[in-house]
Amino acid sequence: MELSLKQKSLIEKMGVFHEKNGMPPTEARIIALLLVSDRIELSFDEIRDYLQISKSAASNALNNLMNSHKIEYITKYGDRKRYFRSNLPNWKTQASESLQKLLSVNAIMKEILNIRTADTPDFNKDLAEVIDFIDFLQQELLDIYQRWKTEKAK
Amino acid sequence: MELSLKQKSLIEKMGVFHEKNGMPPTEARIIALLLVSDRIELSFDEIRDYLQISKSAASNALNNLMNSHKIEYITKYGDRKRYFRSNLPNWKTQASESLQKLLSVNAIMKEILNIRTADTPDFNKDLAEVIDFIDFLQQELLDIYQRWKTEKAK
DNA sequence: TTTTTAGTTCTGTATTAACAGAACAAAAAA
DNA sequence: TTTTTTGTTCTGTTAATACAGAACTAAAAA
Repeated sequence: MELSLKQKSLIEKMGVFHEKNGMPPTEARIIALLLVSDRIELSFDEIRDYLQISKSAASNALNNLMNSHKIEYITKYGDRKRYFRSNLPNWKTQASESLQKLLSVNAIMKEILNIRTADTPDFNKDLAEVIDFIDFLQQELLDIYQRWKTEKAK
Repeated sequence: MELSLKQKSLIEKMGVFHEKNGMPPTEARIIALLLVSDRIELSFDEIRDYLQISKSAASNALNNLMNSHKIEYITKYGDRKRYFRSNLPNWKTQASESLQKLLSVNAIMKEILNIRTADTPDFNKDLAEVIDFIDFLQQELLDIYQRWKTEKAK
């Protein structure tokens, strides 16, 4: 398979976006490749070929991406290779991991609020507000998902 | 002002959390300090004192934090110093910046979906679903904010 | 006018990250 | 049993980060 110019440019676009948000270049481009490619399951060497990277770079990047659940791999009967693919179809898992992070910060912020001086009522109120909104958001996000599914069913 | 043990440990806790999520150590601890401190507005040198960092480290970290709108500074009449404080009270702005990022990825994903081969209908459907959910979420988040305010008013 | 204040910018350094390339390992194939 | 495949791990290099410390700057104060 050959990548079209359009595909290549979209790999750059999404790759650069993720790089700017702190993802290592190689990982960013693998993520993008697996979204753009006509074949959604690519072997180790195919990925190496497309992105022109070394075995170690591929190995490390792929393992990191699997640890953060952004990709996964499948195997095929009678074929030793791993075929890597985007874990986007499992986006709900990733979303809930992000939410979990948010809740962790919120837990720390609650601890902070608890020991804050009473001399800064306005600030404390703002802090309490953020905390409350995040708690509220957590509740709502579950509902939103349900509402979305209902909406879609129409 | 002296920081209590509890305050120091919460600075570490929140600091480490942010470090692990990719924020530079000094920036992470400044963020935490400005949430924990009894005085919510701290001067350049006070921050240096608390965190035992050099002028250059303080200057760069503070400017980075201001660029990403995580902190801001105020001045006081008849006082040349800047007093830095958390921009948490402005959390709505920061939240909408995060949302904006999400929408940017979504825009790229739409482009990707548009040029994808028709040979992977299941994958394309999953991709379309994520895109649709994010669009839906955007709409809903505005409503959520309103609902939260109403809820609070009770 | 000189000095102090409140930072910024420059220079250098130590640490970390992101790779390439070669050596290595385990399982399957020949 | 030897060879090939499919990666992993180790070693080394380059580049980027995260600082410290010193020099510098603009404005205010003395």
